[in-house]
Amino acid sequence: MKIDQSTEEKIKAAAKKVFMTKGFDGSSVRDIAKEVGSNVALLNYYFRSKEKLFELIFEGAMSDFLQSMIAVFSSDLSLKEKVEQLIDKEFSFFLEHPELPMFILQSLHQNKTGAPMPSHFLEPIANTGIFEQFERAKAQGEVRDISIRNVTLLLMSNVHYPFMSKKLTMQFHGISAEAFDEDLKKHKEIIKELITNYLFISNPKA
Amino acid sequence: MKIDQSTEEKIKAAAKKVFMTKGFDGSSVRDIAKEVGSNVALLNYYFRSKEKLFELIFEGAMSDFLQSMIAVFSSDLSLKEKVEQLIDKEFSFFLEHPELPMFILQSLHQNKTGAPMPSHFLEPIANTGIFEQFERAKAQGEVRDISIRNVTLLLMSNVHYPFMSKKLTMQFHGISAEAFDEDLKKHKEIIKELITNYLFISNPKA
DNA sequence: CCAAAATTTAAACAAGTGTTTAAATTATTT
DNA sequence: AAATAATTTAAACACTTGTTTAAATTTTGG
Repeated sequence: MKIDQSTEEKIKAAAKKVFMTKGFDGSSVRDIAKEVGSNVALLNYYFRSKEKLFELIFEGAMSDFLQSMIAVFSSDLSLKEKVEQLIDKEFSFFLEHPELPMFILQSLHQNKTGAPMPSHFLEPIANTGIFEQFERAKAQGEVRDISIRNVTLLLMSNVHYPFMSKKLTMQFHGISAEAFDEDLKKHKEIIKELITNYLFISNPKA
Repeated sequence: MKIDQSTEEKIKAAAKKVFMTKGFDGSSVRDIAKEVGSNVALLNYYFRSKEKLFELIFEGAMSDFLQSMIAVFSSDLSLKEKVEQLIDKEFSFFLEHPELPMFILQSLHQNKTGAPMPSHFLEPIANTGIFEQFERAKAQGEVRDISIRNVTLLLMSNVHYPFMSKKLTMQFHGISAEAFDEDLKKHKEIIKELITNYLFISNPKA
């Protein structure tokens, strides 16, 4: 008969919470079961193993991680507007999911993820036509001669890292979480100006 | 009598290797013992516990992590030259220790480290006078009105993140490790220009 | 309502965890 | 060389790990 969806979802939610904060190695199935308010056998009843459950959580996280890009890229804004919007959107997204960048990078770093990133993650991004839009803008001299890969690295560095470095930065400067969050806001504005100024060649006629 | 230093050092080297790649939770004392070519009791003979051993490795890593800054900051270069040198030095340092940023941030993130960063790490940096040099340059209008904390975040983002994101970036663009390393080099040049252009107000008279 | 199926539970499993013990070995000192 | 101290080892400790079993409970369909 029909499996009670709510239990499955409760386990996924608990697993997400535990895996996200403690990582794969730092999490035990009993941690997760306790979070659900149930016992360990139930996890293996719905999902076959800790690994399978993790893969599921990881895929969901990766999906969220990339999702916020797609909405921006598929709009019909100018490239400059897209870059600005991307930074804004990513910041508000990561403000709500601050542990995501660390979880993703850490899991990839330690090969806790099964296959390499499946194409169904990447194709939607390519399908927005953002890469073509970028090359066009470059050909027309609106954009500096820089590879899309370096633009990506530049954007990701400045958008992901701040959320990963909260503890380090707080300790480094001896500041509170609130002060750090203020710095975050400022950082967003800085990189918006910084990156657009660098990328986009200002038209003297305008 | 005198403890054989070489054994202690061998254990530390093995522990560093294992902890760095697998993290605290992902490493077992038997992993480390096997790497040494010995057994687990020896680890607790020299270091009292897995935790104590980890703290030692972590402190060493943090020290290395911050060390490269100090040399640059205590030179008597101009601020702009220091920023450029810092980026160069950090990049060549992390090219040799690419797992360091992830190890540090990950360990802090999951509170695998005992106390907050001890002042003996931070004071040497403050003692270089870099903060005063920065405030002076700002007062004299050489430098844009931006907090030192935001400058730090900007620099760290662009210097640390690339080394943490290797797997993600390779999968994201479907490129090889060699291609990524090329992107790294380019990134370094980009952020040197990007950051100095942004920070330092060009003098029209010069 | 009642049998069949789905869900949940408690208990056990073998393997792995960090740590400790005590014996064995090696090095040092007298 | 004998006695003492330092180092290394193998084995055991108690506990946690992920997974499985089988029984109990709840839900579902006829």
